[in-house]
Amino acid sequence: MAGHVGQELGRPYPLAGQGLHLDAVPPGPANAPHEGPGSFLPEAYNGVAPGQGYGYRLDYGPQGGLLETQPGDPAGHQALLRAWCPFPMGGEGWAPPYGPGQPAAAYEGLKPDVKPERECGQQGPIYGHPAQAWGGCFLPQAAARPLATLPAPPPGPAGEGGEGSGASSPRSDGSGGSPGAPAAPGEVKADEAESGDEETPSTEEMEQFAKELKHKRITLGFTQADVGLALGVLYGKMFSQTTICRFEALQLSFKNMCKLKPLLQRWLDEADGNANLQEMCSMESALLQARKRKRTSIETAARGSLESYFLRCPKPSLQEITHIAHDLHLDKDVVRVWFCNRRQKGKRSGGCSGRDDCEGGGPALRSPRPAAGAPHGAPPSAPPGLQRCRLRRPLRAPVPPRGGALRPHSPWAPPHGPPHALHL
DNA sequence: ATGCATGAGGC
DNA sequence: CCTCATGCATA
Repeated sequence: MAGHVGQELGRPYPLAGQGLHLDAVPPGPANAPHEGPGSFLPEAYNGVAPGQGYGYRLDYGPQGGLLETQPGDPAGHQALLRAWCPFPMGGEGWAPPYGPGQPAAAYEGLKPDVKPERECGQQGPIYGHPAQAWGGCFLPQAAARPLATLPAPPPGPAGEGGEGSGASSPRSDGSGGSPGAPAAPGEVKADEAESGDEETPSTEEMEQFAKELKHKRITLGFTQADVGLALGVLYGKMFSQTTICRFEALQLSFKNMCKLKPLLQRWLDEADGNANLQEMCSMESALLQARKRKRTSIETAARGSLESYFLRCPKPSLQEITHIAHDLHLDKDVVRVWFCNRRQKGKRSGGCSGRDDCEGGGPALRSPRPAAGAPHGAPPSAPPGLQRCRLRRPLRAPVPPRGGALRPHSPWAPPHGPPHALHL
């Protein structure tokens, strides 16, 4: 049961419950953008494909409420927009996503599943488009600052949030090619050329930071989702509640943690001392559920069996996977993905990190509980040909230093340290 | 908080 | 096909 995810605060969601309704504008060019700042809503955000009906549905994320609008309430439109854009639309830092000159065309091809990430200078949030479509909204001021050149945390209390550090936003629009030097999307090319505190932190430092982050976050009244959203607002790269959660719980790879730390660090700096930020982030996450993915649920028994299989062979061949799948009456892909995730999980919490044998040893993660859930139906009776599988891939060197491989001293997952003394 | 999934890179 | 970073969906 663990407290619901309302998370530590269970702050009320501003708009949810207010019975907001918004005049549904039939999707289509005719109703697309223009109309001036703050009075348009990309159909792509409806989460409803054109032709399938319309109405705006704004899910505040799994942990949030649900804002659903219906035809007949224009007022809701504005409210909804405010939720999305906490900045005074039309105000100073604001810039309409699309100029009056590019109306409907701008929406052409806008689909919830398009991922513009790689193309745009600044990261688009989860659903990509919103980021760009709402660029003027999500990235009004500070946001425009290129990550690589983010100056030290704004000194003053940022009375107006203006700090017109000017020299920001590189992309001069127009072309939209955004060539220049687009650091990879998530690539937070920390330009530590200044305070020099961006060096690879030690495991301890990371744990410390994660702890501090969580503490301050809670103290300041933010949910994990808020933080993820804030990163999007501030730096153009949004993260989900899941990721923030995992960061705090140190469940990400060390490398990943290192990548995220600078961003979170800055968030901490700004959130802690910038009332504006708090306000602008008081808006709850506005995640859209453009697509409704159905989640497979593997039965406890089957899971237990998979666990058993995993202990014997963490890396079954396709053939073996097929066998297991058949044996457990599961889809082959489901099994394959399960193993992938299982391996990934094992690595996270300091499981085996490359020792040639992590098989028998198990992922040193939570009690092996061999098929604890396996009542007595689909247990680990070694499936033929799976008695003992050998890794198809030659033993890996300690921790595959993928592409460039940093990993100064493989902090996370020490090959032989406390299995997972990393928590909280 | 965590299970299952997706997609980009890499071999 | 795998790993890795991430996220939706759900417990």
